[in-house]
Amino acid sequence: MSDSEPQLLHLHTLKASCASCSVLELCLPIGLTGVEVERLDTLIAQRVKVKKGAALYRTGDPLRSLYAVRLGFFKTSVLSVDGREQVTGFQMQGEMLGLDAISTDHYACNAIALEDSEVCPIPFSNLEKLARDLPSLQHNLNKLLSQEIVRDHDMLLMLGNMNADERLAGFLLNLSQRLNRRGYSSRDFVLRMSREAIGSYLGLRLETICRCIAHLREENLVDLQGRNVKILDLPGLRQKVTGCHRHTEL
Amino acid sequence: MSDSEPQLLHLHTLKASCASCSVLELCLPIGLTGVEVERLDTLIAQRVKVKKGAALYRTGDPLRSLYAVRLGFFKTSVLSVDGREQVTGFQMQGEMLGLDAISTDHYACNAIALEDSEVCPIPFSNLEKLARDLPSLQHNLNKLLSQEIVRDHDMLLMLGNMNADERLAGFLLNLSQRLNRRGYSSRDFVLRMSREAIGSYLGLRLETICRCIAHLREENLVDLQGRNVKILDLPGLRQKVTGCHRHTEL
DNA sequence: CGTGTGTTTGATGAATTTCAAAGCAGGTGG
DNA sequence: CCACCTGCTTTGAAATTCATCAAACACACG
Repeated sequence: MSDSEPQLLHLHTLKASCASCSVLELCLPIGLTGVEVERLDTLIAQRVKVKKGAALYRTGDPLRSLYAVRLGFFKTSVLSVDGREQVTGFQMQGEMLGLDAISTDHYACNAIALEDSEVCPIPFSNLEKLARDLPSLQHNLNKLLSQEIVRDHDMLLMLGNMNADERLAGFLLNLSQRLNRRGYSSRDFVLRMSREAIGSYLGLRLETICRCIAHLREENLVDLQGRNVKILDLPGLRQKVTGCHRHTEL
Repeated sequence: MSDSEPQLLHLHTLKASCASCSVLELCLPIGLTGVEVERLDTLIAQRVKVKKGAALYRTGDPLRSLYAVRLGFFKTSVLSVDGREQVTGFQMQGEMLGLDAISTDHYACNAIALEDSEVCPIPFSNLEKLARDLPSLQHNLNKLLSQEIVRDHDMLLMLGNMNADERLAGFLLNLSQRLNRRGYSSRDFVLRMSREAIGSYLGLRLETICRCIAHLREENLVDLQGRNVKILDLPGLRQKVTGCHRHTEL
């Protein structure tokens, strides 16, 4: 609760050094001492670049770090034994990768960069050690994990109950909202993923995605040329997804 | 690492007092002192009965406790704003409920007892406090949360990539394996949920579930009468679900 | 022994996949 | 600078899967 001057300075320095990192955002609301902030700082000092198309990690790799996306865009996917791919998420600036690895100490999915990207590795054992001394950090890690569960349940609702048009509308709204939260336009943005990746994420074929895009275009809800998205009618788009759950992540 | 006699005794007493609680199982592998075990004991001393059809908690209720299922069977579900229901999971003896509430301090789903059941409430704030002093407890809580994420990703693969027959086969195998792990027969068990609940879980209609059951019956893979299941050909059933992911939870 | 809830099966129709072919864009090398 | 190539996208037509509607059935419970 006590927010002395020097501490705030530290926090801002820190924020500048790793803008929009999830971990940081989660730590900001709580009172940390200068020393604590410095310890946290050592955790996330590094940067790693990942080229477009390259894997940050693959299923089965041993867990070393969680990753906060600093720049760029990732997709995560699981593979079935017979080769079918399910995209489980897209991660943008300020979002976290690797949480599913904690369960077995091995990553349970593939994380692929969709464009040239940059991440902050957060060595997990250090994070756990630090979290022992910083209860608020631990609490926020718990929250982060729990949020991921809620997000996944929303996706289950999507795949289990919504038709193709509703899924695509929900997907676009979700992207729009997340971009907005990070200071980007919520009405005008670029898709970083292929139709096929969107389809896999939404449990549909790429051709179906194309057709649904055509529908949204015909209804003048979005202007979608290639990967450039302009949302023309946000309320109209929302209305297409009444099916979508608590206003949490949509 | 040091497992002195008295400590083991404590652990066994504890285990008897709350057989098959997830939390406990997660704590067993690690070295706890007698005092620590006692503190843990105070957390999970209570029992709460939940009648068939009753809600353990509902979406929006403030998070007080996580719950370990001691006896019985639950389903969790989320509701879309326009009333569509998605079952997000079935929880049996020894499994945990409420993890999704950590993210907002409010439960994000409804937990309904499918038969007369009994749970151990684990007051969350106490758990977090205790976890500060017991790093291994904290680690295991992290793992528990991460496991749930992995499970959800497997479900996404199911809903996104598998046809109706494969989904049902996967569902039965999953139940079979979880029952087996808890000492019950993996070949002969009773479904605690309706066809409709199975359908909602698998993203299908109840009629489709009925038809898929008929298919499995025709192929002599299972003998399924009403809610009584006898698995006749486990390898054959497995083969139906090649699509299913890492052998983790299936 | 009726009543209600849950299950099964059939017939029909709608939504999505599959297969196929053409169009478009960006990048490379002649 | 243009031609070509490759990968991604779009659109059409046919096939398939699943949902919907409807009716009969089974079972448990009061």
